[in-house]
Amino acid sequence: MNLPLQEIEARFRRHAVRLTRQRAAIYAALAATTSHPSADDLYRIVKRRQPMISRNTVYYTLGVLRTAGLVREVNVGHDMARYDGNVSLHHHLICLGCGQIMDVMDDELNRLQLSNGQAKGFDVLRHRVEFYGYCVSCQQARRDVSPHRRLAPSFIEGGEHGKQFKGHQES
Amino acid sequence: MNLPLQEIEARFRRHAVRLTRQRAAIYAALAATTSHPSADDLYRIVKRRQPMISRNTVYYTLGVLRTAGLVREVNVGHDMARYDGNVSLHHHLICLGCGQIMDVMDDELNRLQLSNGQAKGFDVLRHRVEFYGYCVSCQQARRDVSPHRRLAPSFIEGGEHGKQFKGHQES
DNA sequence: GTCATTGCAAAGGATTTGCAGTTCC
DNA sequence: GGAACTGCAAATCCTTTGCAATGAC
Repeated sequence: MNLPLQEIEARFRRHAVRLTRQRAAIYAALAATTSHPSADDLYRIVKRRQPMISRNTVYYTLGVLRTAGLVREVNVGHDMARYDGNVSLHHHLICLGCGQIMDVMDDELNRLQLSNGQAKGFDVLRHRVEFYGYCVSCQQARRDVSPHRRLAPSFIEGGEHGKQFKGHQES
Repeated sequence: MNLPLQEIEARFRRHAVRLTRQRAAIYAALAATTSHPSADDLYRIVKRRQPMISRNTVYYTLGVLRTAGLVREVNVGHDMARYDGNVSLHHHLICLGCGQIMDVMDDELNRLQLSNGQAKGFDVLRHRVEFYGYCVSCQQARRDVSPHRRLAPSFIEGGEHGKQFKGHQES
């Protein structure tokens, strides 16, 4: 999964992004995972190899990469932004318990369209589909904790007051 | 569009939400609009009639209403949360220029499903579909400003560094 | 050499928390 | 009467900004 530096270099050049050690590391870290890390996750990952790097650089770089089209932002709730090195057209499946985000590749979803009547004159450029539910281990955890409550909380529409998975707590 | 207090009272009772003047006002304001206001928008709206109300009460109340299932949170980017008094199943169409959010009612979208293979063992509870594009007046504004650049920026995936429509600026 | 990028520190904005006083059921 | 709610202020968290030093092309 580790992207060779050459490839990173090539992509940066292709997208007119200036190459620095920090940028390469940030992009490599993102490309090496499918876990959709937050800016701060990336900061911590890169910091292991480059202790001098600042958070600011990570944020700034993510902005640059996003603008260049090398990186996508994924949003879960209005929580902190999470990033995706996979810029091909795809959708997401999100765990309401632990916040993990899985990729969903599906041509049918990619082809969804709004009828003219629904589009209200908008020039629609793209869409995204997100599925929400509980992953296998969070299903288990919920059974263990509350065998009878089936609240189906949500950080999207409904749910408990607080934010979800600031860590891994569940409602 | 103005919900009679009686109806608010009935809904609160049905959802076991304690009734106060502030809550009724917040919920009424949300029910009276399709503009998906932010917590702060609601604070300002309610403040006109109840100058003593605090922001905290608005946030707290929105949490209570959301938990009770009387209100939904809508998220655009990872910007501030926006709220929707329409809790029936529906989707959204969002303007990348000005941030307005339109409701999309569409049974076909409501019925979307993930195949078992794609669901990865998740217990999928719901999904949402969001369409992104430019509304009529933002299309016009873009033509006026930059007749040749067709950047198609995005606060979702790609786009300029800054946030969008903190006001109405465009990239 | 020049302009973009980096790192630091400080600011900013949205949301939450602590707590004392008040209100609803 | 007691738990839940309200308002105020302060705190927290994520992100951005200002600025001087550094580094890429």
